[in-house]
Amino acid sequence: MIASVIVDVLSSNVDRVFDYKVPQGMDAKRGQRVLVPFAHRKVEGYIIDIKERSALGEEKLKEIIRVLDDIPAITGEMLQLMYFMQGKYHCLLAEALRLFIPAELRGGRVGQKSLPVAYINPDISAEEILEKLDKRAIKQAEAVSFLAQNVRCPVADLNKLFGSAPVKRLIQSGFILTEKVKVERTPYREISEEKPQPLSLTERQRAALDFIEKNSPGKFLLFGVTGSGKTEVYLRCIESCLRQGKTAILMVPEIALTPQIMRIFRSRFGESVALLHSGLSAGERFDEWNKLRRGEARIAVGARSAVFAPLENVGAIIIDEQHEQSYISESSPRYDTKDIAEFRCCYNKCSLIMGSATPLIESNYYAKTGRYKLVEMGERINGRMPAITLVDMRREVLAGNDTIFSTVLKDKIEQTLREGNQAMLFINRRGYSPIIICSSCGYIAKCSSCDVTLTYHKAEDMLKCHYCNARYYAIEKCPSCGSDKVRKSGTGTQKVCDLLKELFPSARVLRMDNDTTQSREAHLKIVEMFNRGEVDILVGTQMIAKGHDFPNVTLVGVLDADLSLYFADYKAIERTFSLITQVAGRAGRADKEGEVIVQTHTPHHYVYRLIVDYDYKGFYKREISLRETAKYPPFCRILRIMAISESEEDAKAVIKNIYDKVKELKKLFESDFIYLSAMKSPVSRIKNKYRYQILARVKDDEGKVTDGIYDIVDGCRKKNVTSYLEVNPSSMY
DNA sequence: AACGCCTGTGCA
DNA sequence: GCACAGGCGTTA
Repeated sequence: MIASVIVDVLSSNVDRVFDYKVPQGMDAKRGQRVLVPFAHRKVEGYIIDIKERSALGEEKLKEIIRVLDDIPAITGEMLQLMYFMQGKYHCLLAEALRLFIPAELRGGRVGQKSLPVAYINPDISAEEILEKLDKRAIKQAEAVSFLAQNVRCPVADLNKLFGSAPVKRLIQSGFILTEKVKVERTPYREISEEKPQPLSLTERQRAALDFIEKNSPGKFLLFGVTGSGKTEVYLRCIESCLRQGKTAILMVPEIALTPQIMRIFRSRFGESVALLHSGLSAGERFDEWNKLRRGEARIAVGARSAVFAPLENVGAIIIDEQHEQSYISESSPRYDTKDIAEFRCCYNKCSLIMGSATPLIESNYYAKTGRYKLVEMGERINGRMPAITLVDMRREVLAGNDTIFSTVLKDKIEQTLREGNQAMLFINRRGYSPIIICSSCGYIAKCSSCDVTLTYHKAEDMLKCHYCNARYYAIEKCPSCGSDKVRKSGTGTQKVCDLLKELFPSARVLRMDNDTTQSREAHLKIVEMFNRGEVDILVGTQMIAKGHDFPNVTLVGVLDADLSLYFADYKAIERTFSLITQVAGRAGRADKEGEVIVQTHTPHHYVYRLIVDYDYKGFYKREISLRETAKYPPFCRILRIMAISESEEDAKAVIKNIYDKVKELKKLFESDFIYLSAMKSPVSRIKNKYRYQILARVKDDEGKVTDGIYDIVDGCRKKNVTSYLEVNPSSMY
């Protein structure tokens, strides 16, 4: 027997099949991980095929050393997906395979979950040990006394309490013994179980479900405002999958949303739900993955990576808030969850259901042109959307109000507090102030390793770089001219909190942004505090916009709506529309009337009228005709080639090289090219690496140009320069 | 990626 | 003539 193996080595030279002999008696199966001899060493690999003969002479083949797990880690479906990804993203096969299994499995870092637990050797009493110990070994003695009291204790905890050296010594001398104990790691187990609410379906929900059922399998775009009851539709679809003996995947955009989704799912489906996302500990992730692979859990819930859940016989894949950027991977391979989900749905002949109140323009276009089927959910369950009021901040300034809060907003906050309700304030910038500028010479504090300005963070009294996380001492005097007129300009979440505390001293204010959610499960803590009413005003970046359901929030304020509007990329307006619409949707979700204040310096921009009217369809109409005339996606592809290197010369040279070859290609496909140019990236340096880019817009309906450019980029690889191609990139810094 | 091998350079 | 660094090619 011969096994075709792909070795787990990330290098294009070895990213292909190698044949190995399967030793007599070894039970080698397709999809299994194996250890193989490879170029004078042992590496892990994946069996992708079992066959009788090899094209190579059998005497040239080496033997598989051993099989690494009993159940094949990779299913047949995932092997096909691997080739699909290679074709679509030009990634390495080994790279794709790595996405399909938890990192913990590789390198044998995690076996089955077990934790060493220490206890006193039953052959000796604690007193005897204490006598035998060196009189100077105080820590060891303490540990023994502790164990005598507590009988058993995880070694890791002992190490923490008494230091690892003394504990190790005790184990070596045989005074205490250890034993591996299996531990169940279930994320969010502590989440309170609520009784399942048997919600009766609204007419709309019933209609949506009927439509999906009648047209299954299909790809559905479930269009419905926040609060229109999409979650219940998801739940029913999954229930129906389970009834048919199938499995299901549900994806949510942020790991921050998983606790509340898990709460609903655990109460509905109990233990057959597994959670997959990067916020879990290594062991948790391994366990959850295993439950799915072994069929003990049949529903996978998670963020982007859950699309690779090791389920077989998938009955439905659901992508909630499908417009979210987090569904596109920002590191290689730069896959789009929607592509992967479409592949898996075709393979499993099952439905893909994507929900959003503000679908991606491209997705909505696909829904209009037949690739997807549109399902409209219509209104909110409680029937009304909060009124949105636009405030012209230029008038505020003219009226002598130069604070970040307009008079209207201040009044509304006061009213909200008085009535005992809650408010959310949204500003898409963390820190205290994003620009530090010397008013006498114009010096602006910048990061020494990146081409960006530094943000002042008041909590630590430091300047921080939001791209590389470098920290600098706050400056009192201008390092350039020595003046002490250094101003902190602009406003971030921290400053908003400070100003709120000044204006409303009795209000309890909480901040939710990257800085306050670093620790594990901090998201959950903040959300729960706010939910329990221990906080009156929640200030945050876009992470407060997502899906949370706070029944007592009656006021939402968008402090600087223009922030995302003037980025130089074609999605800026689309993003502004969906972001503000999503934030607005946080107000008035239960029986209370909600209200939204949007502050802007450009109130006449057409996007605001559409936002105020909750007019997604109008927005879509306008945007799609704009894109059709100006030739932007979905009427073309935007290709962005990046070259990044510590050496500016090398980065430039690679881009130049690629650019010349692309120009050659352009001669062959002249009519496909709409635009082509090479330049520095908008953020020209990050972490001391110089960034150059080529931007192209091509029609390329068959993908020939894209493939050609992929090949060019592959052919221009150079050591110490990272280069890659992005198709329709979602961010452009 | 990682290792052995080969070539080229520097120096006695 | 020899030693050693670094580039190159191979991996079944």
